Amino acid sequence: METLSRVTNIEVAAILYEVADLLEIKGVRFKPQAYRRAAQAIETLPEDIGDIARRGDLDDIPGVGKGIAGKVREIVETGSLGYLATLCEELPEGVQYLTRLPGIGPKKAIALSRELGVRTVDDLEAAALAGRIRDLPGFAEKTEANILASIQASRAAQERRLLGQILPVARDIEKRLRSLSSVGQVSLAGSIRRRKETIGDVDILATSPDPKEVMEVFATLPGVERVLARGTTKTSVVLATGIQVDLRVVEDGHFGAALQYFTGSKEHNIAMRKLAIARNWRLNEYGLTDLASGRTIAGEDEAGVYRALGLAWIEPELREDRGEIEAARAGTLPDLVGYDAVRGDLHVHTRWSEGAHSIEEMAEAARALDYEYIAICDHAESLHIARGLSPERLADQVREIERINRAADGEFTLLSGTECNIGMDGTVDLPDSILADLDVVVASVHSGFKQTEEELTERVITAMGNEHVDIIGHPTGRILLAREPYRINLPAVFDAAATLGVLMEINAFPGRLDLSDVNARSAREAGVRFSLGSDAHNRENLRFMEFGVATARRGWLSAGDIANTRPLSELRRLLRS
DNA sequence: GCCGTTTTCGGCCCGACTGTTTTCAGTCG
Repeated sequence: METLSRVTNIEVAAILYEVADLLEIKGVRFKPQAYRRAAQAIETLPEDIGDIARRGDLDDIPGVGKGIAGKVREIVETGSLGYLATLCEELPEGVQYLTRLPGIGPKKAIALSRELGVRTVDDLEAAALAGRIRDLPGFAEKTEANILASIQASRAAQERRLLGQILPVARDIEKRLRSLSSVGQVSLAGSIRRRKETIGDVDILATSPDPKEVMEVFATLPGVERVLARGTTKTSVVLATGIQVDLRVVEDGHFGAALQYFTGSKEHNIAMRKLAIARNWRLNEYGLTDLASGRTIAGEDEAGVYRALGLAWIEPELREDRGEIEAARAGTLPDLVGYDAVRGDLHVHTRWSEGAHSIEEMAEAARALDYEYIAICDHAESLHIARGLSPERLADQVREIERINRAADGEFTLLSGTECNIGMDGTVDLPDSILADLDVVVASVHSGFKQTEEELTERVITAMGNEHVDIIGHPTGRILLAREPYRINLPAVFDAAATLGVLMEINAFPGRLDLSDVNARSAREAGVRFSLGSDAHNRENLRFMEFGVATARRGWLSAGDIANTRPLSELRRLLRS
């Protein structure tokens, strides 16, 4: 048994990221990128970094060589890193906090700390309000005003927001731009096009023969509160909601290269440019150019850029430099599950427990989405806060579902189900006799998050041992931007799920997306099959399924990996007794 | 500090916008 508290992969990565930031502030070249690359590899690793360190296999991790391996060992053994402390001492105090403000980079931060003794954002605000910044060399009134605005904006805005909150806003702006006669092509770009689970700001790309007019319309859209920068190719605004939106306008002939460039990720683009450099070409937002002849090789459409570099077109959701470029070269990219491939929703609540709508209302909304089936999975009794159903009321609900199915035309089916609670000992809160009569049993952890990793792992595996349990709901319990996942040995859970034929849920609720993209990918590699569930609490929530599909795609999943892309008869074969 | 379809040494992505400059540095994505 572990006696020392274990350092998680995320914590190791956080220390390496901080080293990278400090080295960058110091002006050290190339090392920051090396530390970031290693940090990224470690934070997305399915296996525990401590186990790898004890095995002595750290330098098998891509981006980890001798130097960083030694530092990771130190972090795993002691929980901290002497090198990081040394770096902190070498730099003027507080610079790493100042550089987090937009507009403040290393040079300005060091000057502010050295010359004015500014250590914190509050210090900086006081210095700006006192008019002390404008007298520093390289600074003037405008910079001082911008610093104050930047401090206010950073206090007002949350750092990141949920994909589910931002995507509708972004689509609305996209639609308004599309309606302009002077606009040709329009696309969302950046992390929102890649469907990352959280979004920092919105990137939109458009083509137009008259960029000035487009920028004018964009800068004065309803909801725009502040214009951060305004040029003919790039304009940045902040909406009243605190969301930053960047619009880029390019010529039609550059649209593909620009879309590739602005979609990112940064790491993906760096890898792409390296491929170009190896051929003595240059890749930028205007196209792929032969440096020797100056000839443009590609740029009009995105697929052409990939093709010219010897790659199959890569779906935006995969562009994270997690092996997609190698797979595109080898022709082994996965056939990703489509957004229209889902035939039904396997996690739906109704008014019987904490939902807002009746079973029939949910069924009607599901039919409008062209679903063939949905599983009604209200909570069971022990979840008092969610008005969970007693065995008797659940039996009533099952009869109600049967009645509705009989009255329907057979083209749509309601599946009876439950989202039962996994207790502290791994038992679920409904008797086997009841579970046996249900079509779909989702079992989820809703409490006891503070158990040790061993206890939680054992608890979930015990629940899977119940032959009636079909699906483990939101398997890590995380709430995006709010609650960390509970500590659980996912490789052990995945192995058990693969062996027992239990499906792992990708919960599509925007604040959950659980399993995450990275976890789904390692589960798939362990042989796990998946269930997508919206966890809808009202009929509008059924549309959240889109975000679950996005997460599955980011996790490299195909339709074949997901049970509810199957017709009902095939789905039934994937469910247990 | 890492890494190899030019390689175990010599490279490491690229351009726009702002502000303070008067030819460019700093910052960002």
